[in-house]
Amino acid sequence: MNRASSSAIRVRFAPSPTGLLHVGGARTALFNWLYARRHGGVFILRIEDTDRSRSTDENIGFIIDALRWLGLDWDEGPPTSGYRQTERFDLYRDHAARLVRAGRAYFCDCPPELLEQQRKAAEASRETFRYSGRCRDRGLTAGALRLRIPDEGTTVVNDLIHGPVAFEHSQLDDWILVRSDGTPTYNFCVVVDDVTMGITHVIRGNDHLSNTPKQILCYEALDYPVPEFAHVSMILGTDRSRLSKRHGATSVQAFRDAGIPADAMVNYLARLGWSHGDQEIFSRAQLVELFDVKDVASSGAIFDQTKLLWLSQQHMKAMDGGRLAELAEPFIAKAGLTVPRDRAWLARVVDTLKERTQTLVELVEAGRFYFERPRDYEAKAAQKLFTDDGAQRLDRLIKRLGELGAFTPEALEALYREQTAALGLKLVDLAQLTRLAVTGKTASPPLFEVLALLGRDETLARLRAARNSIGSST
RNA sequence: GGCCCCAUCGUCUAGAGGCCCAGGACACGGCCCUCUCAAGGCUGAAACACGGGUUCGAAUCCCGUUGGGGCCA
Repeated sequence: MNRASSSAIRVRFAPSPTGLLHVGGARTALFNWLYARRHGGVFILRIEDTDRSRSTDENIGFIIDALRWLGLDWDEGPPTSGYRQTERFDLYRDHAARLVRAGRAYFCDCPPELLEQQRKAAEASRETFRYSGRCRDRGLTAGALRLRIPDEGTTVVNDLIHGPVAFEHSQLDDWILVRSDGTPTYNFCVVVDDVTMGITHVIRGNDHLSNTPKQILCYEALDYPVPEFAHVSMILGTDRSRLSKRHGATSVQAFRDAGIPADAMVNYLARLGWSHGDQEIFSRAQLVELFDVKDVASSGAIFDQTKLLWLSQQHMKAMDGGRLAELAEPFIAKAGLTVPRDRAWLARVVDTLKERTQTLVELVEAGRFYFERPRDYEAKAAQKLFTDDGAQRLDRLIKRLGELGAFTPEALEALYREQTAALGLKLVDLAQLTRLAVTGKTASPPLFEVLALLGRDETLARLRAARNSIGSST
């Protein structure tokens, strides 16, 4: 093995497909992906589907969809076979046999009741429950398979984020590798999978830190090199408990459907725990360039939707109109509106909306009037603006706008300022009247840009409709 | 219960002994800009969990306490 290949970094994301992809999982996946991309390594997707009852193909599909949407592409993994635990039982069996042959594992037939009794006794005497070792030297050939753990000594996890973490062997017990029914346990599968896939860096949730010494001992019993470990803190809910469904939207899909751009989601997830000085906004390329697990914080972080929304807006604001229009299209359709054929026009439309909305869903809603005429007018404003005076002003505007040369924002503004002066009004008076007539609302993107984008015919049609809704007074 | 992890503004964080009577960002208040709403600019309030050490000097190192989280079932 040459130097280059022996130093090639291989990382993996190994979700259990029990539902939609959780943001915590997504962040773990992101950190692995970033680490691989940063160092020119390999990112592997592995499906931990040993829990057959909950691991459905549909759930695997959800995970894959979410990772694709986030743009976290994997170099190895599904649909190629061999990356699902259910396809790897032979490997687990072989490794178990190896451990038995080497005398590093032994069978145990202690009945559950006995174990339970011992556990209670340990708890009562305020001690760590540790398997008694009753079957260690009985030479059994069937039952649950346990790993023989040294009675004395310490195993140190040299965590890339936490530093060295020591575990006394006296606190560890001869854990079960394979249950008496022949199914391998989670911790055993992980070890076998990681060694056989040549994983060099295990970047995973903090909840696995306690299992790590057991796993290290298993690597050693198998005579395999131990990978590097980095345990990322958990994402917490507002009550500081582990983020779960009861805290509201937690799946990646939920945020995608809410109209958060993928790049914003990635930026937020990366910044949750990881930082680079005072910088808040990162492009994907910058993250790849700057990310390092060593800079990941060791404390837990609360998921803050408000900040995610802000980042979402920042990303939309910085996006090119054409690109944003592409992202907005499915949301336009989902809102029951027709996606305009003129892409260039749509790009200009979203440009007027992007700095006043936080999600693509909001963007479409705020820009609804671009795609369809207002169905009604904000009642309070209509009462104030759609008066006899208002009707006269609308008549005047309709006439002037019909005579206007170029229907551009500049020309429109000039005309409005001129009319404002002629009538002894303020610009806001005519602007709000027109805005209400054209959009049905009192808030919208800059009026003259709106009118120019709508065009003369549409603008006049809407002004006339508003004028007619007031009734005749002149 | 045992073991392990964690602890800076409400939140995300900067801070790797003097640059910190603690910086940035979100959120919140005020002002400015302004055709509305935003965006933006300026600005205000807001934190080193507590107690002991070590040191000339600690947010930063050590010990303990408290609080939170996780793993083991």
